[in-house]
Amino acid sequence: MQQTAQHARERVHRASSDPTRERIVAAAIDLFSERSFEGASTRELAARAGVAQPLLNYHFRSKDDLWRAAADQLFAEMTQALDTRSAEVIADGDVAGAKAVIREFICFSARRPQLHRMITQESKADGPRMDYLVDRHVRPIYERTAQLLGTLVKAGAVPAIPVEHLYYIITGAGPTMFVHGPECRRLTALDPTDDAVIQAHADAVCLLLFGPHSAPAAA
Amino acid sequence: MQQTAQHARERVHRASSDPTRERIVAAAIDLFSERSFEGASTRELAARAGVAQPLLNYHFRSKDDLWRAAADQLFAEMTQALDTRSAEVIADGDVAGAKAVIREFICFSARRPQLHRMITQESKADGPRMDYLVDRHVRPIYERTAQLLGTLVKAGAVPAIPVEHLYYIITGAGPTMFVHGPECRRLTALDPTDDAVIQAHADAVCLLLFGPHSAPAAA
DNA sequence: CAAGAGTCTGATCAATTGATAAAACAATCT
DNA sequence: AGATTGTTTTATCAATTGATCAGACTCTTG
Repeated sequence: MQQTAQHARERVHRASSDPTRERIVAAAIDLFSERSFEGASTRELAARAGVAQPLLNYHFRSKDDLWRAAADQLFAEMTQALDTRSAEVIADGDVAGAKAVIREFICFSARRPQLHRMITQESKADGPRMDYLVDRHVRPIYERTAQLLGTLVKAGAVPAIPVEHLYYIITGAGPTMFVHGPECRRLTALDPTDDAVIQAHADAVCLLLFGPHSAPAAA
Repeated sequence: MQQTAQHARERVHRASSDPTRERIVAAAIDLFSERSFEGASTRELAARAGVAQPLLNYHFRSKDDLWRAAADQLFAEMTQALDTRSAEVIADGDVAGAKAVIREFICFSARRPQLHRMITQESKADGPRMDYLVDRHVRPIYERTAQLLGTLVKAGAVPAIPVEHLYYIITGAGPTMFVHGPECRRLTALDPTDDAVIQAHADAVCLLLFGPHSAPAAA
């Protein structure tokens, strides 16, 4: 069982850099988020990564396994972008810090709309992939976010809205423009990858949430 | 060319009620919005409609054609739900009326999350189906919505945010909870199909947009 | 009843899908 | 150089895909 041993390897030292494997995951992130799981064929995946199709099954047990690796990678990136800050913010109820976290969330969604694209694709109906997303990634994020939003409401920093609604308002209002990037480009004169547009969107969401109190661009 | 003649028929008298055809379109709306275009096989489509698979190609030229019929149906429903009101509201700058239109938009998104699910699926990357959606349905809606939002900003009814951003904030904040219905059910204790929850969400979005001015539940 | 148009199904098509097997290639160690 | 281990490719598999065709069924009309 040579294959099995290699798949074991794949799971053992994740940290070790494997450029080919990383190129495949990068291609998977793009294609899965654009075309959905079923819409992305392993052949096109491989072509975009510049490798032969069976190589996917060498580095990953199955197409599902590759999808999970792509999801893991995206959530790891978001965690890295938000975690250090948000953890301490929740602890001491720092409103300005919380605002910065929300801004960073919006900016991340603009930089990596693939994350929300993949979430959206699987959150519409129950299924094994939604199980994986919710149990492994989304629920912990939701719980901490709800806690953060609760402190903001209690502090009067944002209007008195139940945290469940606030959560879906923010995760909807923030990323949608960037998730629908190609559509936005056709409908409007704005370029959703332009940093000025991204900042303007973060300003807009924060203005609605926090009111016209502090400076639009927080550190 | 018997088939051709029948497909012509299909395009001629749309208004005429064809129960079988309608059942197929209804199944297509559900399955396409849940599983995406590629993820919905014609066999499962037919099974959900309770017919044999080749019947789809009898009533519709192709799978693409069926998809377009499903999209048309969804947009027709939304147009019917919003049009009468929104047209006159834009005309005379009726702020309370505009608020009611936005509330109705949110309620419609809760009743028929399939519409936004289909839009989201195709708006992530350019393609023939996005062409159809944008050119035929989304652009006209966007233009009128942008106009409506412009009057609201000018009247000072909502914060001074560029209409492009307002558009994506509203179309994100409003429907996302319902588009992600199954996920929401798992993350929270709320049932996104419960009318009280829907109204609470509309209240929340309107509170953020219009402030705590008028009564939460407008007519 | 017979004829015929319209509706629907079973059988089947070529093409594509994810996955596997076997072999070629590459790199390291002796 | 020869052997071994790890990586990648070519060839191929069974299964599923969307679509087509010929025939069966249903209904109205003559």
